[in-house]
Amino acid sequence: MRREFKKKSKVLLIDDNYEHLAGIRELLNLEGTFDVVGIATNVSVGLNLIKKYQPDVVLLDMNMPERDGLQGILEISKLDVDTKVLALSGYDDADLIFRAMKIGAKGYVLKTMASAQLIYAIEEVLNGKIYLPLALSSRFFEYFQQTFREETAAKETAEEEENLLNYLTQREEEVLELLTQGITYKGVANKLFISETTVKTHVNNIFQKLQVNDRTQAVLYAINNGFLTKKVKIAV
Amino acid sequence: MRREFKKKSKVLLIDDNYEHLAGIRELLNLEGTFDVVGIATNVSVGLNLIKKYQPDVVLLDMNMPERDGLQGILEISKLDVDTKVLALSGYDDADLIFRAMKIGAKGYVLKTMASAQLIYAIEEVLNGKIYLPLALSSRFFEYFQQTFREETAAKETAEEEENLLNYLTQREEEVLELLTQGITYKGVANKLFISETTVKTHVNNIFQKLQVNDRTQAVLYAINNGFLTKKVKIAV
DNA sequence: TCCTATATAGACCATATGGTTTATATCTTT
DNA sequence: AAAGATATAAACCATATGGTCTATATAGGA
Repeated sequence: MRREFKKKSKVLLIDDNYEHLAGIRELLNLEGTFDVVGIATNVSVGLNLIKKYQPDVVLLDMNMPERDGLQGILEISKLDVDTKVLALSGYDDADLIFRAMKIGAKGYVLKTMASAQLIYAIEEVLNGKIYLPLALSSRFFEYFQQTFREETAAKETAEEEENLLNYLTQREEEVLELLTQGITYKGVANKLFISETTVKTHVNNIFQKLQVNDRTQAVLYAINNGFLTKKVKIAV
Repeated sequence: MRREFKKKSKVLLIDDNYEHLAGIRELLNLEGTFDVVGIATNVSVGLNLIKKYQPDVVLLDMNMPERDGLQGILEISKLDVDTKVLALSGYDDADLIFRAMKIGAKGYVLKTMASAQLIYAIEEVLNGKIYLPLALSSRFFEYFQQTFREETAAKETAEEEENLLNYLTQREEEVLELLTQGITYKGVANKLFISETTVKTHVNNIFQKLQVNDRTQAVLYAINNGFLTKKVKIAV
């Protein structure tokens, strides 16, 4: 596909280093397929320019003081413009890459990269793709897997150790569920159409089975052991 | 680096399609730098072979009946061998790719890929890298970002609505934290070196501020509003 | 049919919890 | 210096909660 026949893509640059900013602008202008519609040395100004020019892509420096790059990505995505963010950074910090991608950056390039690579990255992003250099991609995945390894391990142990909730009868589960909503004995009795003393009996049995000795602990045990996966609501 | 001088890498294949299995074995044998130490048409057998031969890498088909590929990855990682898993699949299912990588696959290749690519993928994985073809990498990131977009959005709304926890004083927070561990007033008093009545005063103030009327509801409010991000432990 | 698990419910009692009010002592801020 | 927020603590009281024991009805399994 020959670029000459296409409308130039609008690019906006945000970087607190003016030298760098000017350098990239020069590079992109020379390339000829891009139209640098604006440059900014901080996120606030950048946001205004984005609103004004609605660029196709923003090259956003990650390592800026005050309102930093990550925050910038979030705020750009909050603007309802169809602008893609390509993160720029001096360092291949795995955590930073991970977080940037997590909140929606379409790519991440290092400032040390060759200009041709940068051009390529911008084009990929413009074409709706994600661009991560191989090296960064590796770091990303390492970090990604590490993050989830812990999670998986925790889940494993949780699943392996005996879940005392399994010993509860159906009725006891109903009672416990109401307890996890902060309802009083009298309230439970009303809801289940049984007497308060019956509720107490059930509750005592629950305590026995869960090996706890008050409702708070029972509720905590229930929550920690997947009794309710959905968010627990407080009954008012 | 010339491969001829290195020890051949041990490879193991698991795929329920025997034709395919044989094909890959042939390919790898021809290549000459790999030693296919075993093949299996199901995960159970594969696991035993892995224990026996401790291969450097396992090519694991994702689309198998019964014990499927994902489960296979998990079980291989549970064996404490230093075997890397390269996932094989007929489809570029974003969800499947995401999950496979999440639980520790070192790479993901499509069965339709050229043999040279497969060889390259195996070598990359053997060198401790992650290998994802560009196309799959894109799908992965799309899925990844989508997954977190929802999460971020949910967090945003949660943060925007007023969090009554912010009104608590430091001391009240300490007390509440102990309450969320199912500790009694007397216990809290002991831990904080204050009298039980003081604890009661704090607790009452907490109730006022959180607009609840008993400890269970206070604890539930705390948990639901990010008072403790880490897993809440029950003090026994 | 007998036994066991389950759901129901009462009595009795000790203690924990929650509501309210009042009172100091600090410390910070105006 | 005065005002406000915070941490401390006591007195008093009503009620909720938890512990233990006993008892009945019913359903399902051995």
